[in-house]
Amino acid sequence: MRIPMKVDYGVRALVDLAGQPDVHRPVRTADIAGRQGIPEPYLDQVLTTLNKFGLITSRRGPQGGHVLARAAADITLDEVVATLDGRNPPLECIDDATECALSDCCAQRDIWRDVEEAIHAVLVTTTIADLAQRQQARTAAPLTFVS
Amino acid sequence: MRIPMKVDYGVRALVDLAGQPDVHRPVRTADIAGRQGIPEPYLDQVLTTLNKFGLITSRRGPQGGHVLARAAADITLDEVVATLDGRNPPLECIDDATECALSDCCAQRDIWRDVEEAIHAVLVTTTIADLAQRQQARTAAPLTFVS
DNA sequence: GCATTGTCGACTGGTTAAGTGGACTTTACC
DNA sequence: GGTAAAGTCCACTTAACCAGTCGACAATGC
Repeated sequence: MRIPMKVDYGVRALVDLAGQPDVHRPVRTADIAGRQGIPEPYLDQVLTTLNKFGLITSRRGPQGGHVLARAAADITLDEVVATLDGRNPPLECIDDATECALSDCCAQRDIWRDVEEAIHAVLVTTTIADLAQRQQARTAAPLTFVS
Repeated sequence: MRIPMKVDYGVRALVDLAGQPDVHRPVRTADIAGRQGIPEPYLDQVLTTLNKFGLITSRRGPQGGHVLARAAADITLDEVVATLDGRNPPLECIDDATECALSDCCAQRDIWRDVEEAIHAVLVTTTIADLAQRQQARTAAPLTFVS
């Protein structure tokens, strides 16, 4: 039951974009990668898919980079997961009953479906804006620095 | 966010054992595999780990096979997952904060932890006995057979 | 002692996480 | 306007892990 790296990286990148002082100025892949500690060429791929599915808009060339395509409050984690992880059910048989001949009398199926819904419930109620806000509160507040 | 096959197979096998008329008579790997539609050599490995971690007891030789080591009502799904999937957190940083330098000011971490707990909540409240009971109710009740 | 059954380890194929290199676009500068 | 640099985009390779297979070995019962 692991969360794919793609998803983690994608969320981090979106939160990074949402946290920018000027939300309309494009941010370069390299900057996000540096700040978030993500391998740059891999983040490249992730951002490309996010662009393809309309979560961000990307511009090439100098002054290019990535920008949130919608308000951060409109992007749920669930959507990000669906985009990057391709709407994978936890088990084949959950979406496709023909996958398993025993499906119709299979008690496990209910449970795995419950699990899926429990996950879904958390993800649907969390937006990129939520995360960005929390993030900001955290970096700003405690000031436990000892330079 | 997939459930590993090992886990699905393990649960199916345990439910199969719990559903036996005589719970003390050992059941052969091949029988479980046949009934549950699991590739036998693979199920073999799964049962071996279940034995090693004390969820079942196995006996070799003729009349050998596998038996639940404890009452089915005492075995939670959570335990099965932990045994077969090795207590994998959804993301490294959740158990091990040193894994990610940004952990202490990382908002995502909370969310992934929430997800983990949501899963946990479902799994802890479900036992093998629950599943076996449901299973029995299902196969017995509707009788939609047309021989 | 021999058949039966679980145990263990090595091996294969597919998928995921990354890294590499090059093509393509846009901007800035001359 | 042409050209070089700054960026993203895309296809290919590598390494690790998971699902599944196979064959040799060990224990048990008759």
